[in-house]
Amino acid sequence: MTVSSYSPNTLMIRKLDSIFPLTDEEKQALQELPVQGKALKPDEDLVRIGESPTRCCLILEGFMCMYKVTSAGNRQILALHVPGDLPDLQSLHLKVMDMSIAPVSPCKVGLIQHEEIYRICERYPRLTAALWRETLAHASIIREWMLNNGQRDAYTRIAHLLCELVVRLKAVGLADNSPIDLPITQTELADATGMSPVHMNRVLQALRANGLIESKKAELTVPNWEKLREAGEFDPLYLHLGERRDLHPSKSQGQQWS
Amino acid sequence: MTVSSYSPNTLMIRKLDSIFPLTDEEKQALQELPVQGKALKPDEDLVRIGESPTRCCLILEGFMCMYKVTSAGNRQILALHVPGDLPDLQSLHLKVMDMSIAPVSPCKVGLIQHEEIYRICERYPRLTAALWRETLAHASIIREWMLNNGQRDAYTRIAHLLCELVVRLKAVGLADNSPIDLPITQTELADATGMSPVHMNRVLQALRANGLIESKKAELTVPNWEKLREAGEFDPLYLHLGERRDLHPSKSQGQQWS
DNA sequence: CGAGCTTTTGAACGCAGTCAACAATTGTGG
DNA sequence: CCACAATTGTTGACTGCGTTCAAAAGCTCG
Repeated sequence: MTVSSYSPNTLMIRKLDSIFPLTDEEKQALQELPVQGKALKPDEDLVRIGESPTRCCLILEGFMCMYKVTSAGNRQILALHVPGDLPDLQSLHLKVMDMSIAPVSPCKVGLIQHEEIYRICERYPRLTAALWRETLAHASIIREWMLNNGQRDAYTRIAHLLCELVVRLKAVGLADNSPIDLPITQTELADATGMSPVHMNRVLQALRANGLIESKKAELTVPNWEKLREAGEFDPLYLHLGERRDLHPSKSQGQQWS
Repeated sequence: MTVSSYSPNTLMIRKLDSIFPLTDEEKQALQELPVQGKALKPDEDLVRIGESPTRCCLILEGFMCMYKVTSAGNRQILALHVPGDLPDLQSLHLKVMDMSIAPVSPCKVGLIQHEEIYRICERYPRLTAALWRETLAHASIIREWMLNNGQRDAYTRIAHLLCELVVRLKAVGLADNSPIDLPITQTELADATGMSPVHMNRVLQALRANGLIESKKAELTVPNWEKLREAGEFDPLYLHLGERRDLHPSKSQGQQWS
């Protein structure tokens, strides 16, 4: 099944390489990984809480989300995932899913058997570190969300979330031209920020009225990045995008990573 | 410096072994890891956001917390750590800290150089998996907190948090006798659940009035676990305490982990 | 063109925050 | 060991941010 203009592997390699520079040999090994393409309809969960998947998922196109639901039926979106992300990478070591993963827009994903990942990590230990780091960076994002949702008022909170999405999309080359494709409903944004859809709508209007964003349908324009950044108190440190390392630092002790 | 009745290493080994059964050889290697004991005064941060530590910390005694602060000065506690936890394990692969870590009570910790961990993981790859899994399990806890703080009302939220603490302390043998030692102030609980100290106080009183908890000073008693569990909608799945695995599953493909 | 989302608007309510003062407890130094 | 300082816990009154409910208006797509 052809699923994207890029091979699934190419996208994954580019992503890992950007986090954690790979050798040609490692790239070659990744290129040969069997990856099964799959298209996801909205409302079709990729994995559900309680399940024990035997493969991981790489997002090729579209947005996905991690979520949990209370017994009262309230949904909290715990993370948004963009193309290049590996949303259920944790299933490698946490055998039962503690949350569900679903598309927020029509998606195309690549599925990779756990065994294949174990195998390649065994041969190339740096890949283990790269993948581990990937899960850590996502944990960092969730922590920032917790600060955001717990301590900032609605206006700041939404501005912050939009800043994050823009930066993360830029990092994978999906926010280069001005109207950014952002296929997320207001209800989903509300579930991600822990507020009601009604209030989300009103605050978005306020952001528009103040000229911080322009938005129609699934598109977002940021006329003045600096103003939005300020409104959202946004500092991209927690995204860990700037950090590179040369693997096992035992070989270059004490080095600073700025 | 003698810091605990147990050797730091023994505690760490017991912890890792409980997550991920170790071989005698691995235990021996861990036993020989150089661990530097240190006592932490309250208000003395272990690491601060922006820093790049060269060692990790194992909690031997006392509670610690991860936190972040908004520019307005509001603190969100992102995680509570109990003895046996490795709160800054992520610094192994994320070179700049995206949050701070501080004691919530007088603490004793063991410090381990990153290089030592790299070295031992290189020789015993199963340890890599064990530590990775440890970071993943903590990420799962933070996700549950996000659901808790974002979607549950104050009463349920606090009940949930107390349930979690009791279960986690039981898991490391620190909640066996009835009055559980819980050296956390109401202000800290408030910062963890994203509410005001005043409201935290009132909800705790409600929990006491309903007979779900008894508490004085730094001690907590749960007269009726089932009632507290129900009030907090608590399901320990997300703690991933029951799961065991036999390392690289490539050797036993398709096995189910119940 | 109509069914079903998604977005928008209005009005009323309520949970939790804020402010301020006081009580209880803990810690500290004389 | 006691007196004083500092922190933590408690109470009351008022406020307000965000929720809820309900209905209408716009879109999207079969």
